[in-house]
Amino acid sequence: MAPKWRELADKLAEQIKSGELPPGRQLPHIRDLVKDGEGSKSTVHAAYKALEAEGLVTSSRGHGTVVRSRAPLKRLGIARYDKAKWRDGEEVAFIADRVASGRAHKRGEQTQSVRRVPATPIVAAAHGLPEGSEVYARARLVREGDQPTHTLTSYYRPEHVEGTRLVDPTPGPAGKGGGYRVLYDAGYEIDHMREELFARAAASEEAAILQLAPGEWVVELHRTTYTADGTVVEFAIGVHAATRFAWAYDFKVPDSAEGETQ
Amino acid sequence: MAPKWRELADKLAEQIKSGELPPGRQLPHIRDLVKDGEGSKSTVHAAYKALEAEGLVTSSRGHGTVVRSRAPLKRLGIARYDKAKWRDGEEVAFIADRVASGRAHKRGEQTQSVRRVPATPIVAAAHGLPEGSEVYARARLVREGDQPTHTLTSYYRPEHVEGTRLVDPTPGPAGKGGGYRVLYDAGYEIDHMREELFARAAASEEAAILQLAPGEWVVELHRTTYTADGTVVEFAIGVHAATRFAWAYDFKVPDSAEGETQ
DNA sequence: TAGTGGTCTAGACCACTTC
DNA sequence: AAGTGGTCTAGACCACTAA
Repeated sequence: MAPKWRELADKLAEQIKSGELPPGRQLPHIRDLVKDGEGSKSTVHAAYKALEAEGLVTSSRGHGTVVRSRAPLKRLGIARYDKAKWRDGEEVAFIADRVASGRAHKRGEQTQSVRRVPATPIVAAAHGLPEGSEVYARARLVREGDQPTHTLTSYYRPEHVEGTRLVDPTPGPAGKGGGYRVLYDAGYEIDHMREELFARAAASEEAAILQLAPGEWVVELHRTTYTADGTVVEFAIGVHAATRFAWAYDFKVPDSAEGETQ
Repeated sequence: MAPKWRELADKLAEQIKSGELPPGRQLPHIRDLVKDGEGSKSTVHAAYKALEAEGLVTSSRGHGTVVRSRAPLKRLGIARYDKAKWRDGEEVAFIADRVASGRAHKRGEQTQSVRRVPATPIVAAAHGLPEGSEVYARARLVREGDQPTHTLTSYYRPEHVEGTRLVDPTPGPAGKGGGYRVLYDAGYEIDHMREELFARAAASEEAAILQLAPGEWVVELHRTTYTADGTVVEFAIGVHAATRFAWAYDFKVPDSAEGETQ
């Protein structure tokens, strides 16, 4: 027998998923459910807390608890890295949500800071550097409107970016064409990439930055970008609000019996 | 000011992440922390519950609360689909964790059921069928030892699999070579795939099946498999315990200005 | 001021494990 | 029987929002 708070949460969750409680609708007030015999205030509150952690509702003091509007997932495919976008055009390829949403980039939707820092073990391994070597870290917080969606921190080897716009700590994208354009102009044309991703609970500091409810998770993305000769020119770590993104990859079925497939 | 339970949880989380509280170590008993002035029993319990939802500890009645051993993430790359594995060898390609772990498949680590069901909207769309058409659903629960790691349900068009071993509801993988081998023998050689993935909170039924702590999340994977002429021969939905997997993809940077890149 | 959700307490009781 | 975590209650108090 599931606990009382879990049963209440499941009942409400089902009403939300079935559309009986549509996005924007207020849930019953906690004290009303107490009157209705759903349990004590703590019990009802536990159910509401669970729903919030599942991303189904948002609660706020003074207001109430409302069904969260399910913003459609942004679908991130590799088309967002299309060379034509950053090499020829005006657009900024590395803002993941731009391509997905089809919206033009607006100034102020991204803030960045550039620092020279010692490489953490993961960063050092990605770049093939000894741990503690200095690298440039370019950190951005990307928003969709007033809603932060993800953070993205790129790590560069100093010899690749020293003297370029990438190291200039001006807010906003790194000028026309973005970071890959800067690398291209410096003689490093990107050729292939590796993305690795996994989900984990948000640290409480991240929850604050990304405005996540307590208990929401994030997807961490590790992107390694190579030139044609295999040099790593960028290693980036993204932390994405898990409820707002989906990733898509297309590939050929490999066949190790016929030499190189991919 | 963060609430008391959050501060306690953060303090313990830091001790866990720093290694001061190594995996396997018992956390202080709730009633001891109450004596130590960390708050009431409910407050301390709230902190423990948060740690459990973050995947850091496991609690059990009668025993206590123990730091969870961080089983290394299984890294799933596209090499797990290598044709050589299922076409020529004895191995079973579609068991995601087999390749990743390097362990041989053992009977009983997978249970399956095959049913003929009406296609849900997502399944119908993937196969290009009208909603409600009948398809075969082959559902498996995959375990790593005694620990369930993910569920995987494949949907096939009846005309592709009718009369093959795939429709034979015998427990275990679909005979030597697995499902792709069966399709291959039936004249459908798989050629390319699309994987789409996103994270979401586990439904409470899934939490029970996968033995997840309340509040843990899952990663849902949608895999569409095509033959060379673009026919969809399999659409599969996987539900993975989020803490146990990472996905990796390698790809060329696309360039729409030079014709087909991928 | 009144109403909302959020925190915290003290204590009772339950489910489960070990001795 | 003793000890563990888990649930539930009744109530006090806090933080925040609205009229």
